[in-house]
Order: sequence, then structure tokens, then C-alpha cells
Amino acid sequence: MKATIYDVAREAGVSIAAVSQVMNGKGKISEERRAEILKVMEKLNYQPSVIASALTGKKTYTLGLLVPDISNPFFAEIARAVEDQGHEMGYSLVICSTDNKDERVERYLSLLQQKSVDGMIIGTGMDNKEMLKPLMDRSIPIVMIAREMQDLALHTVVCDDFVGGCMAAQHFVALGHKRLAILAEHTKVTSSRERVKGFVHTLEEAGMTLSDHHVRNCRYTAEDGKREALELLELPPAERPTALFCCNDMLAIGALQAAKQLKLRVPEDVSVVGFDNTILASVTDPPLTTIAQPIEPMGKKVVDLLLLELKKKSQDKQRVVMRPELIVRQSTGAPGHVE
Amino acid sequence: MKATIYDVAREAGVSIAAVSQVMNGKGKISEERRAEILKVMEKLNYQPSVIASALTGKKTYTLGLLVPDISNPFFAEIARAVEDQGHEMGYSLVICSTDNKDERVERYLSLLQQKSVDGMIIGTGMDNKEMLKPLMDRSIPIVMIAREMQDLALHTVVCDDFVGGCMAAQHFVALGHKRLAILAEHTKVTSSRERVKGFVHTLEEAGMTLSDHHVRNCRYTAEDGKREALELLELPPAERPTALFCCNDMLAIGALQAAKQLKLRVPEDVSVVGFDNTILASVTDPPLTTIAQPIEPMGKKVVDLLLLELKKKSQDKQRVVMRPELIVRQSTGAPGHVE
DNA sequence: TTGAAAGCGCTACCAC
DNA sequence: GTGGTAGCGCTTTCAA
Repeated sequence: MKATIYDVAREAGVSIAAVSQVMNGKGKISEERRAEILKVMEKLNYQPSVIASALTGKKTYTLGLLVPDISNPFFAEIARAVEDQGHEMGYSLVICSTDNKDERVERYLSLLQQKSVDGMIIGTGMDNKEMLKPLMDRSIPIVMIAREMQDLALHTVVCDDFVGGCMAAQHFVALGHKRLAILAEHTKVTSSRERVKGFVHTLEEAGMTLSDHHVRNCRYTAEDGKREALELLELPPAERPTALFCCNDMLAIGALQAAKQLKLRVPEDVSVVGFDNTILASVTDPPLTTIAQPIEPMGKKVVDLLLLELKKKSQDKQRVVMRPELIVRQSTGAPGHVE
Repeated sequence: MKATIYDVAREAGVSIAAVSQVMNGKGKISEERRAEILKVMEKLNYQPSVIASALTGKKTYTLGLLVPDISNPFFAEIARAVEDQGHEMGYSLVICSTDNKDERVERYLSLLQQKSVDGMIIGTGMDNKEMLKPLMDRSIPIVMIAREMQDLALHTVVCDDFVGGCMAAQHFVALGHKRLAILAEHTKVTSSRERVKGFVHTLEEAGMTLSDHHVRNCRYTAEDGKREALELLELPPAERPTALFCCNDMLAIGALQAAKQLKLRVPEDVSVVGFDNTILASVTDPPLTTIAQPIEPMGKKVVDLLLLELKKKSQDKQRVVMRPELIVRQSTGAPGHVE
């Protein structure tokens, strides 16, 4: 059986209070008692119970991370960054894949609460933002990453999605594209909406427009992207876009697959830009031009904000916006030309 | 503040014992009291504390998953399968990326123990297997996935790595390759060792051999794979392999990149087979022929075994071996020919 | 300095 | 049926 604080105390001939003190480095203990207790802990291979400690008002040293799908490389990379930064400070990470379903979000929110996590990092969308209210009322620290929850006072770390969308558009415009289209995520995904806005904004500044049926909403799988891209690319030549802006790398892969299936060459017949710059972007055929999010810095920052909130409550909520970057690979070129 | 069992009891005018009983569906309670209590719980939005419950000898409903790196798609996909199956049964998942470093493994093992997780799923290698002993002595349920811990009586779920290696070799032999090479993982990775063994075995059965410098050990990143593949592919023509078996998809991507850098065509100049069939295999250029592991069934099975172990202890340890499958895409062909 | 004791929220046993 | 109560392992006053 596991050794408890009582075992240590008995073995060392002191009170449990003494043991507790040396563990927490509080109170006054003579050096020799301290040493003795430490020795006994070692000998018994004593592992203090976080559970018991947490019950006494201390922390659980556990954080929750809600994302749509941990098997999606983007979120897996986020998770790794978050895990590392948390681990640095002694925290563990519980992952929660929501599939963007409110019921799952709710379930996980409740579960994490019952498990008394010290804080939650939310990187998933949800239709009903009210779900977060109860948590905030109970002042459970919550921070957002890669998603915004407007109207809610929450620390938030995002990349500048609007600017990212602009960058993609600028790239296409500079290349000379005239017929553009977008593969967006579900409209409830704020980051995707911003990217679309930025893209459209830049296009309009350049005197171009985007017809509605050239903006397709997908879920977040490559299959979805492929299906929508197929429809786009099968339009009559005069309407068929020569450039596709995809709101994430997964969708871009779907677009690439669609192009391949239709025997369209990339980038000669159609250019594709993705978003996120996950590992996927570097291995596609051709390698994907994409807008990079600074995933690691974002993950680190969001943990820092959360831990900050953990100690000093009720400060100003920050909104940290990090700059995306256009990574030009080989999926983009001038329309109708070999690059 | 969060409502406690006392709040519910007071509000409902009953004892906490009564409340506890309705929560756990045990003991006898009159229907009306039951309904009343339920109503109060609802009203107070009562969330029972898993922490307190766990302290009383119950479970924490939390599982730990140790993998080398959650941002590696293979492990991310494993994690998703494990998460889902666990979630089904009310468990949460703590992810632990070890980077294959013993110190990190040890740290996480200790942390998970202090947090009283109900069980651990280990999908990472470690040099010193002794680290697991203390956990086993304390009879903390441990199961292995995609890794073996020989000499240790542990439930284990793996795919048949040896057979997987054989499949790769058979594929190459059937295609007519004569000069083969392997990109293996670190020798301490049992699964990789088995794959190499199977590969070599089949080769020898076909009357072929593999010289030592045609078997390279890498870590687990694409960069490593690329570096080693570069060396292999820069050998003089008479020694240069026409077929590369890579022990995972990441390494295969590195190989693909190496080939591209050297202006070698795949599969005309060099064929490449990967292992795992992660999402990466479907997006490479060209799409990767690979040996698929049944990731989802494996993840589900390992959770089942763990939960089984949770209830009835000390049963026979199972070793579940799942069958891999050759997925032929476009990175393999006959040597010197366009496929 | 040191330790006795009062909880933290919940479970389970036992007496009523 | 129902509720009192003794812990679970640890933290934290507060006396001594």
C-alpha cells in the first residue's frame, strides 16, 4: 500500500504536522528534524497525495484543454506546447476532444469541474456560450486559445486571423488571380470567420469581389474540404476559381486531393493556400503554401495567462494577438502558368 | 462558491447520507425523498467532488497516457481512440509526452501516482524498465500499447510488427527489388526492432541479405529520417538502395524529402514504404505505401483491458496482437521502371 | 519549535 | 428507510 503522511510521521517519531511542514517548506522546523523526516520520506518512497491535498483547499495541479479533436495535427501541436509549458510549472493536462459538439463540451466542462481542475484552456467553439457562465461565476479560471468568445471577459490568445486572411489574399492578388474561392469552416468558428473577412477585405480593396457560392462552409476534415473543392472545381471554366484559400491545412489537403482527382495541376490550374502551417503543410503534394500560426508561442502564452489568473484574480483580461506569417511553398503560382 | 453535499442536504432537509445514497444509487430511499433531493441538486447545480469521493477510496476516473510525443500524428491518433473509449466509461485522459526520455517518464509516472490516476496506459519506451516495478507493487493497473515490456507481466496491445515487416519485404521482393535498406528507430524501441526482424527474415527467405550499413537507426523525426536517407541515397549507384523500408511514416516522409532533394524520382528511382498509416501517409508526394496499424481498435482494446484490470485484479495478463495491413499507394514500384 | 485538532467533501457502516 | 459518524490524507490554525 502507499505510504501516507501518518506512516512518515510515525516512522520519524514526529507529528504529521511536522511532515506537512517540511513538504511545504512552511513553518519552523529544526534542521535536524527536517533532515530526519526527509530521510524517512525517501526510505518509504513517500508520495504525497495530490487528492488529499486538493481537498484541503490546495490546487490539483491539473489543467483541462478543450479542442475539437486531438488527432487533428493543429490541435495536437497546440496540446504539446500547452503540455510542455504546464509541465514546467508542475501541471498535468487533461485533453478533451469535443468534435465541436455542444453536448460534448458541456459534458467535459462538467467533468473537469467535478475533478476540480485548476483551470481550463478552451480551443473549441460552442454554439451556446452560456455554458461558460456558471464556471465564470464560480471563478474557475478560463482562457481561450485560437478561438474568441466575444462578450465574455476572458484572457485570449489568438493569431491575427483577419491579417492572416489578408496575407492570403494579397498573395493571390500579387500572383494575378482573378477568380478566387474560399473553403471556410463552420460559421460558428470565429477564427475562420475572421480569416474570411480579412481575405474578402483585401480583395475588395483590390477592386475584386467574391460571389457567395465561391465561399463554402465545411466542417474540419479533409473529406469535407475535398467534397466542397470538388464542387468548386467542377464549375464551368468561366466560373472555376484559379485560387483557393482554405481556412486550415486539413481543408487545403482536401482541396489538393480534389484537384488531383480532377486531373487539375497545382499550381498551374489552381493555386491553394492553407492555414496553420501544421506538419501536414510540409508533406503534401505539392508542399503547401500556408499562413503559419505561431503555435508554440501561443501555447506557452496561454498557459502563462492561466497561471497568472490562478494567483492574482480579477485583473484586466488580456487579449494577446500574435502575428501570422505567409509561408510560400509550391502550391501557389500565377494562374495558367507554370511557376 | 460550489455547492457541497451539505448544502444539498440542508436545502432538502435530509442528511448527507441520504444525498450520498441517491448519488450512488445505493441503500434505500423512498421515492419522494429521492425526487426531492434530485430536485435540490438540480436547483443548486450541485456537482459532486470527484476529489472528495476519491479520497474515500473511490476512483478518480482519470487515466494517464504516456507517449513519446502527442504532436506526432500516430500518437495523437492513439490518444483520440483512447480518449473516446475512456470517455465512454466516464474517464478522463491525462496526456504525457515523454520524448522517450527516462527522466520525463519517471517524472510523469510519479506525478500520475500522486494524482491517484486509476490506471496508466504506456505507449512509450524506456531504458530502465525497473521504473514500472514500484507501480506494479502498489498494484496500479498498467497496460501497454504499441510497445512491449518484455519480462513484465502486463496486458499488452500491439500490432504484429514482425508480420508488418514481412509484408513490407514481400511487397518489395514481389516488385523485384534487389538492393534494400531500412530506416529504423532507436534500437530500444521494441516495435521497430520487430519490424526490422520481420523484414530481414522475409528477405533471407527470399535468398537476399541486408548489409549492416543498410540499416540505419534514427530517432523519430522527419529530419532524422531525411538525414539518414540522404546518406543511403548518396551511396555509389551499385550500393544505392532502390527500396527503403521506414519504420514509421515520419521517417518515410524524411526519406521522401531526401529523394526529392537528390532529384531522385519516387518510385522510379527509389521506392519507399512507411509504417503506421497515419494521416501523413495520405498526403505525401507521392502518397505513401505503408503498413497500417489498426490504431482505433488498438486504442479501444487497451482501454477495455485497463478497465477490466480495474475491477477484477490478478487475472491472466493478455497480449493482444492485431494484424497490420499493407496499404499500397504510389510510393512503390518496380526498380528502374515507371509504374 | 512542535503537535493536537478541526476541518475539506464524500462514502459506508451501523444504530435507530 | 434514515441519519449519525468515523474516517480518507493532508493543511492549517492555535496552544503549549
